[in-house]
Amino acid sequence: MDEERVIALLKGRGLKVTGQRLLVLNIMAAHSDEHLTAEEIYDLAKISRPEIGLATIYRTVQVLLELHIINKVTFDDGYARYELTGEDCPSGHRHHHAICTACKRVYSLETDLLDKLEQQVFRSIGFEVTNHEVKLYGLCESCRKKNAGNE
Amino acid sequence: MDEERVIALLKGRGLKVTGQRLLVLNIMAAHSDEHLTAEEIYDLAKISRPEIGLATIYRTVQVLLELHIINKVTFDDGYARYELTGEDCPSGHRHHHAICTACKRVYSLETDLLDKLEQQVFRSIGFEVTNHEVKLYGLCESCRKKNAGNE
DNA sequence: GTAGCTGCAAAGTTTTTGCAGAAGC
DNA sequence: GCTTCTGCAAAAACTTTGCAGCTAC
Repeated sequence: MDEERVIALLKGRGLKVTGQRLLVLNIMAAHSDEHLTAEEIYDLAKISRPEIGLATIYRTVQVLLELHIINKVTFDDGYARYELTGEDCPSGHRHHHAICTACKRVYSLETDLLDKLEQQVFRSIGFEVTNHEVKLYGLCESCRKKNAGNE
Repeated sequence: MDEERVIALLKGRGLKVTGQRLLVLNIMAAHSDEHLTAEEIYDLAKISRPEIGLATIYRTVQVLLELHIINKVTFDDGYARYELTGEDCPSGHRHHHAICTACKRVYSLETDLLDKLEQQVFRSIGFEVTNHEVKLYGLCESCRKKNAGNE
């Protein structure tokens, strides 16, 4: 994982490289397929550093957000969630999620088919898109199969 | 506005048609171009019914959500927002928002260019999309013009 | 050594819940 | 008349802030 880049970003802003910040970063890298809440990061952090405080998680997440190392997403369940910004898109572009309405699992998608939509939006209302987030709600494969059997 | 349909939906579920519920509904219809928070609905409701409580707004919104009359959206600013489900799309399909990162205004979009994306998602991971929400972040026309002048 | 960071606890926000009285059907 | 709803206040849930001590540089 790209720890060097993060260290450089922190130092470049006069911020300090602390064990807590690297820990949060490593936790997020180790769970890059999930979308962790602050509480979940906290629980994972406590495993290797039991004295850590939840406030530190919130403050660390704030810093990482400002450095555009992570992104904030919400799935309307009352929790703010965080995920690493994709390596190959420095601007943080390209965020797609498929949310199963049955099992609540979240799948991350990589495709980027929104260029057309963005062009059309620019032409129609003069809005210049710099980033986007797409949430698809529906049924994942396993829930669909389960449903087919039951009802 | 389609008050009849809502009354029918309420009665069909054994729920009561109260002045407060109709008031919230009418407020949302009168502000269908905005994305009101519970607090904003509350303030508008107090104009015609000063004794109303904020808890009633939250409970009413919950009911309207369950009846799929309104939708919940979040723009990651700590507030849950609500909007009427489009008349012409009973499933609540088609939710696009363009959020200006400068002035924080939210523009609603009507286009639906996600069919291709949805088909691809189904083919690749077997996820069947029933609804979607798109957030485009960027600069709206007026902020873009302001920026061009300043910096 | 100085600035910035951390942990704890306390406070702030948004949303939910409990309960007695009121209203719908 | 019975059930559901409302308003108020208290509580819960998530996040932020204040402060004294600690750590990075």
